[in-house]
Amino acid sequence: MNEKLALVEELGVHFEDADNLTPLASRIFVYLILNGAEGATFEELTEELKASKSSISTNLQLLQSNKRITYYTKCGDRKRYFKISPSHFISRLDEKIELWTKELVNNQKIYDYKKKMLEHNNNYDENNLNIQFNKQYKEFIDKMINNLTELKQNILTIINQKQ
Amino acid sequence: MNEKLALVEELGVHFEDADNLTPLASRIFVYLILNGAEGATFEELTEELKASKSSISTNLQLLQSNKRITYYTKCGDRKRYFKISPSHFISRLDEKIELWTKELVNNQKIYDYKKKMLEHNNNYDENNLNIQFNKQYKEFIDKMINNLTELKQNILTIINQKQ
DNA sequence: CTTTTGGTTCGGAAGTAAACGAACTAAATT
DNA sequence: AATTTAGTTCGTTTACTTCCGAACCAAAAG
Repeated sequence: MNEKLALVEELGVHFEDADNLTPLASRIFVYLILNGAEGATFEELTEELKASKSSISTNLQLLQSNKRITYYTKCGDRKRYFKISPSHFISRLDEKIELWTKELVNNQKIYDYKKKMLEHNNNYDENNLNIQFNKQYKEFIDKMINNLTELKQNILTIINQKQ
Repeated sequence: MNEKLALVEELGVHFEDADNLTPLASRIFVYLILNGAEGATFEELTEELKASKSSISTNLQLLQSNKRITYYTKCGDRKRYFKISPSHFISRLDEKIELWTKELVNNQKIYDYKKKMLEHNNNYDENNLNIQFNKQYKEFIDKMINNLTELKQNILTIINQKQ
């Protein structure tokens, strides 16, 4: 049982960084990943993660607005059972796609600006090192976005098969 | 000339987020990207970005330790001319490769933990939805890391060709 | 209709990060 | 030798984030 909490701390640090979650949100997220389909109650989270009700509440809402978690209820039981959302992967992927799309747009803006400046100084050259970089990089970003989109499709297919 | 500062603000926000730079480091970075091979002096940065000498100094050091920028000097001129490092792309890619590698390792840890728990409850099933996800995701991460590595090689080739 | 349960909300405290100012250094200039 | 230039260092201030406690609410139970 303590192996779980050790993993929560260890993986928690990673998701804080990779997904920009608050420390507590990240720990809740990992805890719920490890807990599986059963999920965990509000109470369990306050006890296991040793955090206040208010912090747990705030961070559960944050994770819900992120589409990373949901909850279900049991008949005749007032508690909510929070668990990882089946589509949490999709949400993470969407966020990454969005980030790479921004990168693409910004790369273009940089390219446009530099081209304009070079032309202005009659220095524009199609074989310029910078311009070659830019083209390579654009291709690469496209590839990354395609991979992300493809994975998203694969996962959506798996989800639909099973439902 | 004000188009440049507008771009610095706009793109600055993106790199803050995408590369985890401080606001000022991000703005310096974008400013130097737009300034091209000529670079910019310490003084120019304090004036254009309206920041104190100490903040500029600290953030220039940060960007240098990141391998994102370097400087050159002109004969008979005491100033340093800071500019984007030719390998700044490589450094960014290395950081991203590292992040995905962590993701791979952590994905494996989650898989191991869940498998152990399922086996413990005699619930392990090779066709389990979770396990299928995990395999898909591993393949995907491998692909992302390969793309990143491939791009890195392409860029290294371009750099070497030109030198 | 009072109490308990399962949360939410809000104001503030504590901790962290970013930027600053002032004092400093080392080299170059006068 | 004294001053200016080009930066660095360090202690402080400011801003922002995270978390908490206490008061609160709505539904269920006694």
